Amino acid sequence: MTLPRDYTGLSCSLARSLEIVGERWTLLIVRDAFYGVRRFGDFAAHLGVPRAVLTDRLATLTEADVLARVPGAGRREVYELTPKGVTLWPVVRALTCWGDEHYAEGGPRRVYRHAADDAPIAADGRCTRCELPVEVRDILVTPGPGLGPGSEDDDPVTVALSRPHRLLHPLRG
Amino acid sequence: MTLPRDYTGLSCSLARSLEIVGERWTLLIVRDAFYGVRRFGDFAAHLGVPRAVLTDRLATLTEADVLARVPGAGRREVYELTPKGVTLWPVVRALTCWGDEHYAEGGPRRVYRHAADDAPIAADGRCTRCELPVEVRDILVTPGPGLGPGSEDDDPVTVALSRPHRLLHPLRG
DNA sequence: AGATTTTGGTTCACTCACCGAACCGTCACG
DNA sequence: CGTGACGGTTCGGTGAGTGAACCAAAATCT
Repeated sequence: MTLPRDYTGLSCSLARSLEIVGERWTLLIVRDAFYGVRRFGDFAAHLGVPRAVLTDRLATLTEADVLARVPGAGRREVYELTPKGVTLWPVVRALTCWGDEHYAEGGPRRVYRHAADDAPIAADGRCTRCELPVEVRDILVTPGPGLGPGSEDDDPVTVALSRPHRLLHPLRG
Repeated sequence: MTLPRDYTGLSCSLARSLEIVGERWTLLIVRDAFYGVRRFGDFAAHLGVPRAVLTDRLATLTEADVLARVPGAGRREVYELTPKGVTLWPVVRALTCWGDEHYAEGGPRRVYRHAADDAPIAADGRCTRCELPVEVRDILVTPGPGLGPGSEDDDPVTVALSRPHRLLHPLRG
């Protein structure tokens, strides 16, 4: 995507952001990384993204210092969010909230809670009970009312996310 | 963009949002709408987007009830954000902030201020002085330190935005 | 250790979206 | 009544996304 490589506002921050996370599939990949997905196959299975595209996106994100390839358990390399990548959470959060607000018929599919007191987190990122902004690592993803019953042939990621799970914590070794 | 029309998580809110605002150019168009751009030619000139693509995006956004075609001054039709479209502000804001944070060398190009007290607005959308969340209509776009000097051949939109301007307020009749 | 399966990609042909330039009818204005 | 601005549409060329097949290295099993 050569989007704004020649865009007039070279210094336009929105365009700069979109150069990196504005391509097809990219933000879904980043969201999965927040959910704890770290392996190539898990991204592919959970998102249904063509493997060639996934290869390209992971390379772009790694290049941009949003993800990093690090040795995982069993000496296999895995992809992990960098500190810079973690600062993308408000973006993922804002888009998800907008979708929930306007397109979630039976309520949101996932509800985010403050791990410390289990209270849901508001759209602005503050805990509804203690009213403090919640750190990304202290956010719990929990199944919401809009999440249907899991079926037998769900991929491992979907299965793992049917139970509460802490953001950024690896879904599997 | 057929992104997640067949996406497994039909009810995934992030994917639903990206179906609408995830296409190339779309969010830049929406941002310009917040800035008060309302005419076809102004979007085209300011963004440099191919006119055929612009036609397609405006139709998609209108279809999705993010923009609306309304009669403007001089009985010419113009595009305006709907209430649903206005709720996209946190998305635009989050992406812009991320870009500012990581790619704005000389500081942000635009600074958002609370019209009531002229104090800058923090990343979470609250005024740094009164600490209250600021309504979109009460946000002032002002030139920031990263904004270079305007040149003669700037398009009307760029020129108009070189002075403080209230969000959603039409840039021209 | 050797065989087998899983994993993390690559390759390839195909289609479709994007690009940029030219073109065109309508509306506003002198 | 002519002229230019405006809001699109049309069209050929190109690059990106798609899905299936293929492949080598790593992990697992016997």
